[in-house]
Formats: sequence, C-alpha cells, structure tokens
Amino acid sequence: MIHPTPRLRFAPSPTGPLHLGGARTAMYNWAAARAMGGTFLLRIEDTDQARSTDASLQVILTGLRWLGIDWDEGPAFEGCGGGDYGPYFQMQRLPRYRAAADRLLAGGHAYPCYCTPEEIDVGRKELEAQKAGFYGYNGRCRNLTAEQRAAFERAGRRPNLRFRMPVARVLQVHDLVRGEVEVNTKELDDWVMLRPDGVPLYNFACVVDDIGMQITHVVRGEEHFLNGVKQHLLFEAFGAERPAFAHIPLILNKDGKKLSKRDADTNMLDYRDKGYPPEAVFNYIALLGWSFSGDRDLFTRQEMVEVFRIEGIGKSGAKFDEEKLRWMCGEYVRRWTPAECLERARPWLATVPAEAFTQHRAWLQNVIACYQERIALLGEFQDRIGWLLADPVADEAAQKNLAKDPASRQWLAAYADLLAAGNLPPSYPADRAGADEAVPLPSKKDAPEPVCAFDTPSRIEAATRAFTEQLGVKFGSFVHPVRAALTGTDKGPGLFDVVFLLGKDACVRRLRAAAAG
RNA sequence: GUCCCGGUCGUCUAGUCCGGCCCAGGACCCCAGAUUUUCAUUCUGGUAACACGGGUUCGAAUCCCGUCCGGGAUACCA
Repeated sequence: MIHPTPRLRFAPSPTGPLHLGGARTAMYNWAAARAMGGTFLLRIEDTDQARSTDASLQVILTGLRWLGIDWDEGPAFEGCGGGDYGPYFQMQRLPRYRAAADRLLAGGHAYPCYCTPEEIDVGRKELEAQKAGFYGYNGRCRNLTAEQRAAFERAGRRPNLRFRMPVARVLQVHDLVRGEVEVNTKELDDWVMLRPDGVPLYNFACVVDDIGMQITHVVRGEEHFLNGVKQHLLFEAFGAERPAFAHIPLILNKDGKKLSKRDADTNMLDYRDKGYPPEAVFNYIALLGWSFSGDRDLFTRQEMVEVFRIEGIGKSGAKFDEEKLRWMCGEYVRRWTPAECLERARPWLATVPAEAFTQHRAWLQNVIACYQERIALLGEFQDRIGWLLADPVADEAAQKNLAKDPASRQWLAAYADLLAAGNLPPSYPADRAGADEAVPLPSKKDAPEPVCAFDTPSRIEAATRAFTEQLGVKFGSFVHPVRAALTGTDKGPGLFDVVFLLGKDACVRRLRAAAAG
C-alpha cells in the first residue's frame, strides 16, 4: 500500500497563469481528496528554469485560493501549506533526483546520452524519411561501450541521462476515466530524465516525487496520457507501487481547440477582477466534464465533495460556454443578502464615496439590492448606479421618452411640486434618518397603502397614482418621462424605488430640469 | 505519418457498464405567453439531439464492426 489514506496532488508549473483547465484539474484532485477523506497537496514543478517565474507562482496560488481550493501540504500561502513531505518545489529537491538517477543507472534502466540537439534532430529526420511512423530519439547512445563513453567525455561532452525503454512491450494501463488501455512501448522513445546540470525533466521528477510524497491517485489532463505510460515503466524500474491514474479530457475553447495558457481570457484572476463570484466559477468549471446529477446544475463546494468520484468524470472534451457561466454568476449574486452583496461588490464601487459605506450603509444596501437581479458580475454595479450619485445625462431612450408627449413637461413640473411638498426622505449624501433601514428594497407592489405620504415606495406609488388621476394622465404614460428625467435611461428598478432612493432634492431638481427642457 | 481517446439538442450534460421504464430527461441560449411603470427577476409553454452505415436481438442511444468527424500525443516543456 502506498499510503493508508488517499494522497492527491496538483502539480502546476509556474510558467504562466492559472487557467481554466488547470483550475479544473486542481479542483478535481481537491474534490477527490476531500471526498475520500484524504490529503490534497500542491507541488510546484519549476524545473523549466527558463520559463518559471515567481509572478506566475503567486498568480496560481492566489487563483486557487480565490476559487476556494485549499491545500494541506505545499507552499505556505494564506494559511495553506506545510507538510512533512517537502520541500514542495522541485528545484529544491535536486539531490533526490540525482540519487534516484544513480539507482536507475546502476540497475541498467538508464544510460548516458552524449548526442547534441543537432544530432538528435538529424536522427529524427532520418526516421521521418524512412516513413517509420514514429519520430522519436533513435537510440544512438543506447549501447555505447565504455570506451566510446570515455571518448565522448574526453571530447568534453556532458551527457543527459535517458531512460532505457523496453523494446516493443505491450502494456496494459488502467485509467480511472478511460478504463483499460493497451500501449506498445515502440510508440515511445528513450526519453531524457536528467540534464547534465542535474535538473530533472518532467516525467522523471514527477515520478520521483510521486513516490517520495506517497501519491495514491494522479488526476491530470489527457495530454499526459502517454507520459503516464512512461511513468508506468519508471515506477516499475524503481520497484514502486503505482498510483491510480485518471486522465481527463481537455477544456476546449469556442473553436473546439485546446484552451491555451496564452489566452488572456483564461487567466483565473481576470475572472476575479471582473467580479465573477468565485463560487459560480467553481460551480461552472466543475460541470465541464463532470455532473452533479442529471437534473441539478447549482451546488456548493461542500455538496460537490459529498458526491464526487473520479470515475464520474466524463471522457469527452467540453467547450467553455461563457453564457452559461454568466447565468450562473447571476444565480449566485441573487442569492446573497443585500448586506453580503454590498460587501462583495465594494472593491468595484470606486465611485461611491467611502463614507457612504459607513454613514449611509442602509441606503447603499438598498441601492445594491435593487440591482442584484439585474447584474451577473460584481463589476457591473458601478455603471448601473451612476445616476444615483450624480445627475445623469439622458441617453437616447430617455430623450425619446421625454419628447414623446409635449404635455409631459407640465406633468413633470407638477410632480416636482408634489414631491417638494411631501415628506420624501432627503437625497444622499444628506442623512436620511433611518428611512432606508425601515424600508427594504426592492419594494413589493402588492399592497400599496392608501395613504398620501412619501416615506415609503408604496406610499409614493399610491400618492402618484392619485396624482395622475387628478391630472387626467394615464399612469403608464406618466411613468416613462419621469423615469427618464430621474435616471437618464429607460431601464432600472421600479420607479417608486427610484424616487425613494433618490430622495427629495434630487428628484425635484431633476424633474424641474427636465420640465424646463 | 503513427498511436491513444472521444462523438446524445447550438452549448454543458443524464441515460450507455447490467439492451426494453427513452418516439431520449435537466440546464444555458433562443422563441412565445403570463405578471408589470421600464429593464430585470419570476412563472408557463415551445423549437431543438442519440454523427453515418452495417450487423446481433423479439427489441439498441445502449452490444459488435466499418466509415466519417473532432481532440490529444509524438521535446534536453510541463
């Protein structure tokens, strides 16, 4: 037994941001570990020194935490990390690879290769010319004599270490997602394990660490399937028990192609910055290749952990659908309480004065509440609520509504007078004296109270309806120019929520301005 | 080229292992209607799929074969 409890890892290379595919792989590993009561760890595969950066590492760790994925072992970050199997950075484990390589060398499973990249290229071209159907390394150094090796050494060549692959051996590989797959080793060449400078390559470092960290299940993208076969042999050469493997299909872009790291839209932190709710992104990504059940799309991380099984992951690739993600974001935003929503949206509300969050919190909460069902991303509040903070410029639709009926000028002026005389709460930033605590918005219009006062939206509505009757104007035609005058547009919350929120001074000022044309 | 995997509504999928409950269910999108002071939300209804061709079987989305299409792999990247 590798370990009495399951141990799964996500092993990103810090050569780019965390993208959707990586996030999903991490999530599946995480969910499987949590579902089985095991351990989830993060191992940083930073052996590509040319491309690895600390910035990428930070982006990856930040992205994972943002999604709500935590790790028991790995780099220390926001309360995650630590563990007894470290270090968790491969560049800090170099001596282990050297020692492991020496064991393989001694056992005849590996050999030094003195070929230069150019020579390898030539060999590959020859195979190609022969139409061999396979273009890997030709095995030139596979059976070098001691003298030949010495000659290369004298010539100053420093060898790579290659793994000696069995010739034409048929392997049965079991995969938790794909089932039983047969692979012939003639499809694989003698691959490089260790560079002359002692820095290992992916397959080698991966297996040494999976053994060292007692990994029990390997869940990763299907681009690693053939690597899995190479690794299969390596575990065997080390005399180590093999973990269970699961190779999951890739996430495809709109064109059905592999989602690329270079695609800016796939950077996890871009989603964060645009105000996508992380639990929605988590929920959505989980569904790309896995399903909670036949008839349910919305679930929490905890609920996923309760039912997740690696075997439940699908075999076919999934295209990323921005529209469904967006819908899901809206679902989450609508579920929050206004207070929670305001707190979450705060980073995107740069134009809202800081004191509003303390002095006029109830008012702000009502503002947010009125837009919760109208937006999907937190970043969308800002533009929508601009009319509340400064007198708006009427857009095209508003101008049209203002110009529709020439008589509307008089209604607007009269309505301004009506509001001016009533007890409508004052406009922000004046203190609204608890009006907003008393009246949660958006208000229901089921029960308009027949009282002609202006301290709640329903009373404003009642008063306004009475007013239009008196004026002899159809309620419907009255409402549109008023909305246009007040908000500068033709969309938004119920008109009397608008009036209530805007308050007396601003309402009167805007109505009179519109009346004056 | 060669090897591996896949192919159910436009998209994500349930069903496929253990053929009949599936003239295929859910969700997004789209369309229509209801509610309504706009937008949105909500509710109701609708359009829409088993890639194709052969088998096996009383019966196939489900099993077998072939074709086509898609994806992945084939590095001194991971």
